[in-house]
Amino acid sequence: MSDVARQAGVSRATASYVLNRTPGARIPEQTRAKVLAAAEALRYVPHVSARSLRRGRSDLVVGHVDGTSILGDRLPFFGLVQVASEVRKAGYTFLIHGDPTVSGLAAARAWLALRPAAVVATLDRFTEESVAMLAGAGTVPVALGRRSSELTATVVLDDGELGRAAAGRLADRGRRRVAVLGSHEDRASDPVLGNRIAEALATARHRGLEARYVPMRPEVDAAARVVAEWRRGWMPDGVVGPTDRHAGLLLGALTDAGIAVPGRVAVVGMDDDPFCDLLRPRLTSVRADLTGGDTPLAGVVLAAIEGRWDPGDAVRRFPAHVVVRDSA
Amino acid sequence: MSDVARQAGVSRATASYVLNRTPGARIPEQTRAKVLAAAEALRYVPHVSARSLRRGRSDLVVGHVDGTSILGDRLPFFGLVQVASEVRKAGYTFLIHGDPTVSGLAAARAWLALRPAAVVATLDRFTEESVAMLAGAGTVPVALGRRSSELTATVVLDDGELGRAAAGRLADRGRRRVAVLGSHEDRASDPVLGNRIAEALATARHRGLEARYVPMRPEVDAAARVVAEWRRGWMPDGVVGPTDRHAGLLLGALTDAGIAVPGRVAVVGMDDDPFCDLLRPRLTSVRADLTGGDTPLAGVVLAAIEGRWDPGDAVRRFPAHVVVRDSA
DNA sequence: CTGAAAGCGCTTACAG
DNA sequence: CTGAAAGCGCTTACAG
Repeated sequence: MSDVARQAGVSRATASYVLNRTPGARIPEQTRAKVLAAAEALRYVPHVSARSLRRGRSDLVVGHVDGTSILGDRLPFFGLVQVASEVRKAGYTFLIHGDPTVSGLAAARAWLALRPAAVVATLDRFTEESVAMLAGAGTVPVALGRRSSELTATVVLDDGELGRAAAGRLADRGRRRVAVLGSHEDRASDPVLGNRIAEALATARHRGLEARYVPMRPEVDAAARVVAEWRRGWMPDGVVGPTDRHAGLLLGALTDAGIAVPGRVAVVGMDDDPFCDLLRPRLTSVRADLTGGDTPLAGVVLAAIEGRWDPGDAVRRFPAHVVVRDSA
Repeated sequence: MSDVARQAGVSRATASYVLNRTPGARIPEQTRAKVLAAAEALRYVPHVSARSLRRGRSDLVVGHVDGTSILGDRLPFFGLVQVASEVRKAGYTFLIHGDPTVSGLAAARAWLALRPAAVVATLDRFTEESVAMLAGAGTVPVALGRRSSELTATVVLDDGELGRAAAGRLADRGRRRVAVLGSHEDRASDPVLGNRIAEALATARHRGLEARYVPMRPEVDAAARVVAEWRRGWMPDGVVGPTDRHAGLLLGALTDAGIAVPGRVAVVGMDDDPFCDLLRPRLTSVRADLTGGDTPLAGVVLAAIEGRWDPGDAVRRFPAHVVVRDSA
């Protein structure tokens, strides 16, 4: 910036005022032009470290997701992409810190070294201590979770609507006995898919269907075991998979067992993964509209970052719609 | 750090020496212990902006991938995850800048504002101008690409081995007429899948098979059109998909047309995507071992970052192996 | 309207 | 071995 000021024949202060469009500083148009020309000619790029060191706050927002959650569970990821774009539009620099090995206090230290204005991470990365440490240093902790938390401002991504839509589809198709799959023995203990499962069960029962929770880890053998079990006893005529992978695995196992889909058993997945079109029969799925809902997700996160957090706004529900294919 | 020094009863310089383990500074054990205790008690976190401002260089490495390339083409992404982990182990702070909208000069400006030690991005994000600008500011540009480039140090991720393994599998199974699919009309123009396709064709021909390139965009209707075309004329008995999606779409279209797989046509995909197990017949695929090869990928990137770039080391080939399922 | 100056939190040559 | 001091690139209250 010194170079720019020198070349423009003004002081560094003036250069700073022009380059930052500082409100209240009235610089003659001619001076402005000279500074801008010099900055352009010298390819001036401001040094964010110096700026934030001086200002005492940075415009950096750090998001934290790891590779697993990117590929495994798509909602937080897509949520984050959307948030990133909005946060950038609001003038922040958004960077992703993807180290999967840190959480809690260690994560807080790593984030704080950058002195960001805010950090957006999944709820499980925060602890009471780490939140206190961040807040003490002036960094706003914003969590993305499946349920609200006392810990810190948490934007709740409630995708239970997916479960409602999936179960509703089966009811519409006249199914009577619905199995809702889930990865854990105990359905309440699934922090990621819990909402989907709970709402699918509730909706099915509300519509007068028999509904059971069926544990099935999303692995090849597990699906075959579930189907074998069903052949010996209770057999559903509709299946809800809390992810397309659950549904797809089960679809394959039903096919292997010679059970007609959707004839004897209808199957619905969730997320509308691109592979749904590759399966035979093609997998019917439900898709969340992340841009929909009352207020866009990104707006809520931005509000939290800027201290305009309104707990009443914490829960984001996304409209879901059924993508009808062959399996239900 | 002033607080730490004060609490420990030493000067800021001494605190800095202890906290940084500055080589050549011999601090009595007792003093060291006092400083460390104070830092711990005060939860001291160094301020990276101040440090890099003073040092004139930062320990920040910025990686740049966008959401599309994360989900679409997995090699660069997994490559980057691996690189990130190694780069962190070497003491750098690795952050991902995921703005899909910038490349060239605009990207260079965005990166440079952070004054990183290096930036690792896909080759298409660099231009001659942007490379010069980065180099001028002391930031090392490192590219990840499918082919070498004069532009800057480029780590070439050559996954042609996948094509060789896939075509080899079909030859081993006694196939004579092989179709190699690809997204573009002109196979040479595919910057992402080009290596896979070229090597599959070359290997098939080398083994005495008839091999044709068949354009097919990875979309539902396209696969049906390709199969319809085949029924009217030249029909392969083996198909290589440059991604599992290509292969899976075609597999579905063959099934719809009542053509037995692998009886009449064998199908092999690439990447060993988790959905391969969901398809019926299950999709045989080939998988690249990213941790294998002569030197690990991350080592090459690290060398480039630290100016130990050796162009002779530029091309990383990954061993590939066939994951046999039902379709070939 | 513009410039000289202080200071953000560090590191490091230098003097004691 | 330890401390006082300069200075990295900025911003901004203050004086002219």
